[in-house]
Amino acid sequence: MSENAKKMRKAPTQKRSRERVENILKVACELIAAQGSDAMKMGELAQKAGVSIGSLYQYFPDKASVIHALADRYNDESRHCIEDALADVSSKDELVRAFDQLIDTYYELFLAEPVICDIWTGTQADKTLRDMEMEVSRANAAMLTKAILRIRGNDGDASTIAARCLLIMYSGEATMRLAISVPSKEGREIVASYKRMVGREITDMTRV
Amino acid sequence: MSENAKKMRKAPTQKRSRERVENILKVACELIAAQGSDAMKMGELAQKAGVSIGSLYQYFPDKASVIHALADRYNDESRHCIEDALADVSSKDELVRAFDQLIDTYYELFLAEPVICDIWTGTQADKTLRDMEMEVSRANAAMLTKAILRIRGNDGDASTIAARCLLIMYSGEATMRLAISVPSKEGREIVASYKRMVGREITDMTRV
DNA sequence: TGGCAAATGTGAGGATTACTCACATTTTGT
DNA sequence: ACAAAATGTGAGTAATCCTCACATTTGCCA
Repeated sequence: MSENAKKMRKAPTQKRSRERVENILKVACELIAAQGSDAMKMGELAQKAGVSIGSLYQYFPDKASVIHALADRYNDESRHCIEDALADVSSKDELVRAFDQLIDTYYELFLAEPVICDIWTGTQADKTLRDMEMEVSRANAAMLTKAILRIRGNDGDASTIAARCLLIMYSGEATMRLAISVPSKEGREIVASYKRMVGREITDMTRV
Repeated sequence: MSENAKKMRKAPTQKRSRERVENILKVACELIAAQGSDAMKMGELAQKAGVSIGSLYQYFPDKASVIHALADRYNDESRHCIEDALADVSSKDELVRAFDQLIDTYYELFLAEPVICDIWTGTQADKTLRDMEMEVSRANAAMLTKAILRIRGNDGDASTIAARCLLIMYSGEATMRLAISVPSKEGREIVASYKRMVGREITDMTRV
């Protein structure tokens, strides 16, 4: 997951350079939080991180890869979050409750982290990032599919359930984007509405 | 809707210039369909449209405005589509059926028009376009809200229903994006799943 | 019809910014 | 201590959006 080959131009072997990479990402985070990833200039990032532009490009082949690296971290984080939440649910009610909890956590996370918002809201939307969002949705959907099939005792059309779970996860991302970009009162209504809709869908899918 | 002040640098008064604008948009459409809006270069657009770069910028203040103008057309089209579909539904069943029909139409439209896909999939995603998508979702949600309140005899919490309708519309856009970027078999499952979820939500909202 | 002002057209060039590369410096292994 | 490998540097390149000073065309009126 981390230290992805395409993401890094050269794997830094020395300690100092690894610290530099960390620092670059930290500063990138601050810059994106302050002004959005589109407004983040590579020159500025290098300067604020106390690194020459050449060094920056030694670690990151292009601007997208910096954002990609940040997104990767949040993805890993959220994946583990979901994994933990769905790992050992064994009934419909447990699953619905776990999912509700998950949505709340996600919502808080998005509200608290302007960087995630910016990245996923797409200020700097390139194909790489969209593919990434799709991957994340698929991975999350796979976990949900597994949980549902487990509850159903592995009975049912797996591909149909997978498609329905993919929609749940992908539209979940959209719901978060929507909820954080409207007044918080409306945002909470939207999140609640999403939870109801998904709750019914899960109920429907777990019924044999 | 058209001839928006921010969109056009100068309102073309002469016939020739209006034809030129039409032609520019036609060529822009072709270029975006062929290679994506990100890869569409303003110089290329000018040349292929048989227009100097200066003229191009006389009509469109920047590149985003060209894409904006195209998006505007499709938005108007889809708005009318929804308006017509929801105009005189007067029962829950009628509404659900009308909505189902609408989704199918939308899905076909997206499948048939690579330009819409590209624009809404966000190859060239800028804030303007996102704001626009939000506006469209809000407008569509308002129509759905109106239909539901009509069916309920104007009884119920309008703001809650509005939020739920907004989620339906906004996640509908996401569903379309998802459905067109996966194999068509899976895409149809996803569309069907969305219809079921929305159907249940509408049923729930129309119940007094 | 001739002539002038307003509208429209033009493309070389300015400005920004992601990214490269030839060379300098630091670290590592022996 | 020395060479080789790793890492650092920033002036310069390339791509592309957009401007502006000037040229051409159109509409209008005597």
